[in-house]
Amino acid sequence: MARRKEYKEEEVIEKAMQLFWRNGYETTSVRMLEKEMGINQFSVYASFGNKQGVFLESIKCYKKKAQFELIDRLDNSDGVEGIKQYFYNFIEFSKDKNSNKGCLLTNTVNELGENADTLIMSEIVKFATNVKESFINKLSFNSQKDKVTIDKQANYLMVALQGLSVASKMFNAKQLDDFIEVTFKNV
Amino acid sequence: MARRKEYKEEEVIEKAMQLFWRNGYETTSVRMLEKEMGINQFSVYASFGNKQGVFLESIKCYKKKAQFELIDRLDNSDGVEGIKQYFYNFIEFSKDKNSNKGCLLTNTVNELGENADTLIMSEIVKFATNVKESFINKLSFNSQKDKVTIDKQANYLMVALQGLSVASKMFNAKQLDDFIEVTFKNV
DNA sequence: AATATTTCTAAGCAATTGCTTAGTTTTGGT
DNA sequence: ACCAAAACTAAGCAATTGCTTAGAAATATT
Repeated sequence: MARRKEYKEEEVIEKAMQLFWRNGYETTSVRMLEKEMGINQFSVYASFGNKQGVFLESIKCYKKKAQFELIDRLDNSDGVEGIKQYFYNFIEFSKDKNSNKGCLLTNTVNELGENADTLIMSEIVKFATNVKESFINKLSFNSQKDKVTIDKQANYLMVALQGLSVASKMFNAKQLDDFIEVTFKNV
Repeated sequence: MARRKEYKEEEVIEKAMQLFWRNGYETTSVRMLEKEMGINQFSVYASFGNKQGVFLESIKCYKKKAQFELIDRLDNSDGVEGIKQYFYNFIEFSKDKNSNKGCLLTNTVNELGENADTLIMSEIVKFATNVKESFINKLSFNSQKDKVTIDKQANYLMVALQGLSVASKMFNAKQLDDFIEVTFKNV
């Protein structure tokens, strides 16, 4: 007995996510969001509560996308070489027209730091744990490394991945290749 | 035949820099700046033109500080071990009360990306070049590595340093230690 | 066809943004 | 002591921020 929504949450949030990914949280205004999402501000607030709500759903959307395009492929690969390929895949994944957007989650931590909403931070931490577990999995594959070494190397790769995310915004392809190549000499 | 300024540009810009370092560019408002710098908005604009101007001088101030506390020490050290110490020094350098602020220059690139002012970007690039040259210098110290290998390793260390900057905001001391230790295994 | 319920449009809200300006106070040279 | 030049205070500017609301349009049930 009511009017039907003219949009699907899933579809408009994907566009919001892309905008946040390109511009960061603060720089993205609600006016920009309604334009990009193609719906009125009223609908934005009706569906997601507030700007933070839109961002939280955007984070979830990003995680799904990364899970599908990066983590699943990693889990289906073999050994350390699979992790290396993950690094290369990430660069492609985060490519924009001319530049690189980095990782949305890394960008968020870097921008908001400890001011970030707890719900949002918890989503980010969960994903990071997820990635590290996959790394540990691959590092253990056909290897007699002890647990301590594997954890150490997993920590190493996690930080290296953050480095790739930031550096991809300002460094050229050769420099990033150099980085990845030398990075995997150490594991 | 005129009134004297009641502040020194150098002193108030140091405080502005600290504020930008803690909060980033967008989040730092001119009202926050005048409060922290202890001078009226009029004086802010009279001395530095606009917000970007304050930021540009803050960047220069940061570079001086980093030059003195990090680069000079690196240049006076020996070989690769000196670079490793640079990484550890950076963590101390960027420490706040509870958390880490990362590197102001890295934070800026990450926040503003390609939207950053050209003057500001040029200051950042100059500093990065500076750091890389010091790395190359240390990598060449008592070493028969060829030029290509040295450049490759310098690129590697530059990206690794970005990683440390971002990761220091969210990872614990053990994880950062693991990172630094493994990073320097093969250089 | 009438009704109740939801979604839409679009105008409007107070608060904050970067920046300016009017007017007062301080100063050194005459 | 007076005056011109610079630096101060504090109020005010238009534009933008996140968010709300009044009212019109659309729909499934009766």
